Amino acid sequence: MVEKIEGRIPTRAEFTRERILEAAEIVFARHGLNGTRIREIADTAGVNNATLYSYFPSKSELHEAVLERGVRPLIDNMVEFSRGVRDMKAAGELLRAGMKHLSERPNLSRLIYLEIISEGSYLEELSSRWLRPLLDPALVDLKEATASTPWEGNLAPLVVTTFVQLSFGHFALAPLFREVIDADPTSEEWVAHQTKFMITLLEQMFPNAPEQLA
Amino acid sequence: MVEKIEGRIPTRAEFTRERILEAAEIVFARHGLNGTRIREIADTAGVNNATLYSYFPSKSELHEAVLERGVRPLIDNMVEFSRGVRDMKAAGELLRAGMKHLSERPNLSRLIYLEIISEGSYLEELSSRWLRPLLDPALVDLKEATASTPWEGNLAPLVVTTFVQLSFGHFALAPLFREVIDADPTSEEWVAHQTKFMITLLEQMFPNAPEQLA
Amino acid sequence: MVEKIEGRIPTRAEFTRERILEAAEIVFARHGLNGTRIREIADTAGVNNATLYSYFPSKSELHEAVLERGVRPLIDNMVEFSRGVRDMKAAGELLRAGMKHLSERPNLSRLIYLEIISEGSYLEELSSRWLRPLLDPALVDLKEATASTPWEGNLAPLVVTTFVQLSFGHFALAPLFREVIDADPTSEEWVAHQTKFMITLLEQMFPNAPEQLA
Amino acid sequence: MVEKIEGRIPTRAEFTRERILEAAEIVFARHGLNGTRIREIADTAGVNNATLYSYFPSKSELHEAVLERGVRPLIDNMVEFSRGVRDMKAAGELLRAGMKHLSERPNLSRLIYLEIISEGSYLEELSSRWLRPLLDPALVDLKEATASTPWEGNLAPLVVTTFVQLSFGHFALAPLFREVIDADPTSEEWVAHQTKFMITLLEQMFPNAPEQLA
DNA sequence: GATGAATGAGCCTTCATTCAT
DNA sequence: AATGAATGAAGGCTCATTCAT
Repeated sequence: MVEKIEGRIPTRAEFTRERILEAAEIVFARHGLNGTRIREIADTAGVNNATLYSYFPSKSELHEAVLERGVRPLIDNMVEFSRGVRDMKAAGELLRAGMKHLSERPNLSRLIYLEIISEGSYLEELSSRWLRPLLDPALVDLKEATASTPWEGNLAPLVVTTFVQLSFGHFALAPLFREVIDADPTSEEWVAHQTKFMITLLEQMFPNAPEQLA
Repeated sequence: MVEKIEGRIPTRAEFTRERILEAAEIVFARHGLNGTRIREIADTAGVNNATLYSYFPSKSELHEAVLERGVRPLIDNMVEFSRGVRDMKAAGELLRAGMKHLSERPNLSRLIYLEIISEGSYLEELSSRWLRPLLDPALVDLKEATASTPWEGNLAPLVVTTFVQLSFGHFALAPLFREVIDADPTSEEWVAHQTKFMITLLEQMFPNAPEQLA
Repeated sequence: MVEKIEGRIPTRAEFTRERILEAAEIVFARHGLNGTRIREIADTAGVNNATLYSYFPSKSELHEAVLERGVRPLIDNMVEFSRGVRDMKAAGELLRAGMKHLSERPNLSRLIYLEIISEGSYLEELSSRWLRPLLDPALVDLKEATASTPWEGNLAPLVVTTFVQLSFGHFALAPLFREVIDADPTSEEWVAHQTKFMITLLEQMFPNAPEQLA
Repeated sequence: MVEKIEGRIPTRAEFTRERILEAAEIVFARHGLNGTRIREIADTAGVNNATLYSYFPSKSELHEAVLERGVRPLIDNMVEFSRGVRDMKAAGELLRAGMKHLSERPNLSRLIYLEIISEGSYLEELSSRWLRPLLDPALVDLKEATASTPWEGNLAPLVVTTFVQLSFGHFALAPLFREVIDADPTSEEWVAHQTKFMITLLEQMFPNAPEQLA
């Protein structure tokens, strides 16, 4: 539905559905599930209030559809990563790919943060389908990688949370960080800076990792 | 919690007011300003819906009072730091003090994150009264401190955002991180881990800083 | 209660009760029974919201007390008139006395008008205890007095309603009439004008009445 | 009632809007702006509470719309009168036309009276758009017409207030006058009586007016 | 496929009223 | 006698949702 099927002109219905999802993402990202007014989504999408209900049965299901649409590519990345060779280089690539996806959907991070903070019903999905697939293999790797580093032992999983925050938080907290850097954190330039920052940090944290990133 | 004025028994009204603020902090932290139902705050505080309005003139003013109450000690910390000697040791102390305050008010981080994400009206206060006083002197220090390190130039301000995220985010994203570490991130033990993690990271990022932290 | 018992200093309670009635008259006159907020009466009287309830059991009973207090002297006038010699002179005196009382309680007319317009529960009292005692004998007189005048027949009772309106309406509609006469209709001067107007009108309507007014 | 636009079937929305206005007129006429409960209007109109708000943005704007709708034809009458030849005949016609309009909207007088008594926000409109256009030319005429009559001087403007009261008050005070005449004052018969009464009174007050009314 | 119109439920807020002090 | 504090019950208004067209 979201990803247009190549070589086929999307029907009017598909087009409308897409517009609604797009609008919903923007509005939900700002006001959360409870705080969002259906009316605002409809207005943003340029459709009638009622039209929305021929595409999604309720506000909360629309919300879930929005989350699903944004999160799935992330999950796919993770799964791919966890199945392949998990060296520093791959980790770097994962960060790069993640930042790229997030910068294309700047509202996704906010949506996810809101869902986490409000302990929404999608939180478990996030955990079980996205975080754990990333985490479970990573923890094994980390145990090894952090051996004889300052991060060994209990600090190891915090490495994961650190990078989760540095990537997602960069977008979610953009309204505040804008003040810090006096520029738009979601701009191409600053996304690049943040990506570089993260990779540099990764290198510095694991200076003896077998394979270095370019 | 209730900042009792030494030597004076709080009146019934003061007690009720405090209960309301306490309850409001919990509920706002989960649902944000718009998503919160006054009824839920009243129920949590164990008072009638209407009682609330003899203490605060409106939902949004209650929200602001909650934020103000939580943020002010943070601001005081920052101001103190920015006026004193700003070496690595002081930075470490600032982190420690901040983490301590946040762990005593575990909902504060969520409140602030929600305010940032939804670009609430308190955001500007946050920026002007809290972040800038921290930032403006810090940027000067950082320019110097990051010279000939990987963080020099544009990456320098990202050092600030990183530590903001690692402290506040640790609490705000606790519902998700609980899954990662299989324990409560806001527990005394894990707050200590995270604090240690941050300080270790600080040391590693600036290995040549004149004064090391213990 | 209202009329102080001569030679006795009113107790504090009597004084408070009086202040409440005074305030209630003002506020009810403006907003009517339903539109009036108890709070506004209490504030006007300078007492606590709750104090009011130690004097009157409910808003509507306070309202009735206010009406009763204002209307009773009018009723007494009427009864006296209807029992005495009912000539033109007496009618003139009745008008004068009525206007005098109304000018001393400028809110009374508004209270009564509101009660009539909203068909309040006191309306029947007004009719049975005040209007009918005036009307029933008057109609007999009028039948005689209007004989061979333009007012005979069905128009006769309208003579009564006319003078009711010219007296009460002068005060009740003062906010509008102020615009007409560019002065305060309830001022001593204009009350005198209106009284004179009514008596002149009465004379003109019944030029052959046996006894003329001075 | 519903001022149908000739040759066009009113849409459902127009029909509903009209029903709401009609109902609002009835309820506001009894309870005034503050005393009226939106719910009662909705019930009277046979629509849902919320429907009302898709037609009028607030209770007070609905109130104003009701007043405006009722008052405008009166204003038009006045303006026409004040621009034409203003002799006794025209004055009589004005009274007749006014009484006709008022008898078709029997609640209008009550609405206006309530607005005057409670010094509502529409009072100034009433004065500036309705009363003054009538009054300003009339006062000039009256100065002339009352010369060497009992009404000359200060009593002249009271002639205007008298006829205002005799027309509007007849309807506004109907609930009380019903008791006096033992019949419905707003019935066709009694409106005719009152009209005749007023015109007779006018003639009697100005017996030497150049042109007599039929 | 889209929308204008309608509505039940709920929200924020206020009100009349009560009670303990 | 008076009041600060509390509350159940509305009151005005909005919202998510439905339905007829």
